[in-house]
Amino acid sequence: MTILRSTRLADGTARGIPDATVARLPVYLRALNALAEQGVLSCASNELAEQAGVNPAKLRKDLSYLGSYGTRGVGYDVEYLRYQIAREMGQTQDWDVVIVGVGNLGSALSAYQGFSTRGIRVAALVDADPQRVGTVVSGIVVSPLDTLDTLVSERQISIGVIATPAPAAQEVADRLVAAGITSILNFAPAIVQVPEGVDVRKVDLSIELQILAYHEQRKASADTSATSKATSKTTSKVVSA
Amino acid sequence: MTILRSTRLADGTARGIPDATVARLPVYLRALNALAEQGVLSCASNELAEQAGVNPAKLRKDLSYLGSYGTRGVGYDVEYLRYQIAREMGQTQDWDVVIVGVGNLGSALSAYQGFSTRGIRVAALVDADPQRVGTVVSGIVVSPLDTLDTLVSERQISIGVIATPAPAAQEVADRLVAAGITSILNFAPAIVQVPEGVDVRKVDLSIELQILAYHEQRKASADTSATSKATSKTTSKVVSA
DNA sequence: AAGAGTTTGTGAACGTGTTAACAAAATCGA
DNA sequence: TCGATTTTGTTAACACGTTCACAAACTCTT
Repeated sequence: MTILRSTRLADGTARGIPDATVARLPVYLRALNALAEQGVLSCASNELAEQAGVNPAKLRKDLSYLGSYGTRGVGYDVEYLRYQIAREMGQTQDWDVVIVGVGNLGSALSAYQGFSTRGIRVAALVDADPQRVGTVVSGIVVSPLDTLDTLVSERQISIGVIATPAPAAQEVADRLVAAGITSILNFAPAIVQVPEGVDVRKVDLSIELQILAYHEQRKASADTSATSKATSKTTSKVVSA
Repeated sequence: MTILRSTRLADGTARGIPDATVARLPVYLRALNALAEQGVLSCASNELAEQAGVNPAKLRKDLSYLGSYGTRGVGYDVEYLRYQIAREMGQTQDWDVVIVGVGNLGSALSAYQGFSTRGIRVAALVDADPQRVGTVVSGIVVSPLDTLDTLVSERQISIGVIATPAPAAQEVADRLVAAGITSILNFAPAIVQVPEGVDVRKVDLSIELQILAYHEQRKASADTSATSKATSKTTSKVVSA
């Protein structure tokens, strides 16, 4: 095999892993951790795929973008594969995040237990409200919004989380970018504009529920137009997020 | 035009609106609300698309699945389009949700201001912890997990939100399904298995941050392998969630 | 009434993501 | 060693999503 695939460069470094695959790798990682905790040493793509809730072929294709880490006729070594995915995802190091906005959501996020085991560390909390500045939330002192620049550069923070009300989101995003942040997770129900080279992911709680409501409505109208008894026979699929 | 498109049935009812479109309609709705508040009566696809952060062609195609609600050479009537999308999304009625798990995240969700204006109403809170049962969170008395059946049927609740730790997620999902719920929003970091006909959407906070960390890592390694000064010239795109 | 200027709605090309199917590569028993 | 069995890695077909580009349909000016 001398022909280079488009996902690999000449140096063998994996490149251009599809976005859809990148979004699933953490799911596989979590499934592998669960298996490792159960003492499972090796597993086939079928088992792992079921744990992760995906099609086995999809799982194998996803893994093939990273390299050939399985053994034909055998399966995958749980620990080895776990390490390889973790390395690809950058989890061999810890990533420090700053949470901007320490309201209900910001507080919940800073208390979230799941981060530490996934290479995520809440390194700083920031709020614009003087009443909140100085208070301790989840063991971290809340800093004023003005100190964002200093915090980011001093503590090598690379990811910012916006957990403010919608009207403040754009200004916070601007400040994060000005401070040198190039990855933002936005929980505020607003679209933020950022310069080229900055990644923004958006999580919108209302929208998730609105999407479910839409499907619920469709199911309801399908039930009434068909036999109203056949509630469990509707064939709508599970919608992944 | 007598030929039926695949997205329309003989009765003219819109069907099979693409998932990607459904996920964006609430965004358009929010953009339209923002415009309406500014007193804008009419707008072109260009303006609305910019507000919503999407390509204008995509916006027009999305809207075309609902019908022809614009006027060529003019644009869209803000109020009229707002109503049409709201109707399609089922927002002419309120949707009642039950939140299971009143920890940090569950409390934050129940206090979330954005739901009420989007046709979402938190109708009940449920927790397995006897210490939490009976307490009042955001004005709602927390009920015991056992009463789920009664709550759901009495209050016509159609959507369930799982905000429990991961180990409890599957059992909660089973109980929600047993109570007749067919739409679930899962915040627990676990894959839940549900029967055919039940929709599950998953929001995973760690995974969102892990995806950002991956892109951050790629940006960092691209910078070191290229000129280390050219930080702002990287051409990575904004990653939508 | 006609022409210039807008802006929608959509066909068609393109790109990305999913999945079935199978050859290649491993194990295992005889 | 050989054949049977298992399971990966990958190809190729398909489905889905995006975007360009343009005719159709509207307004406005003259």
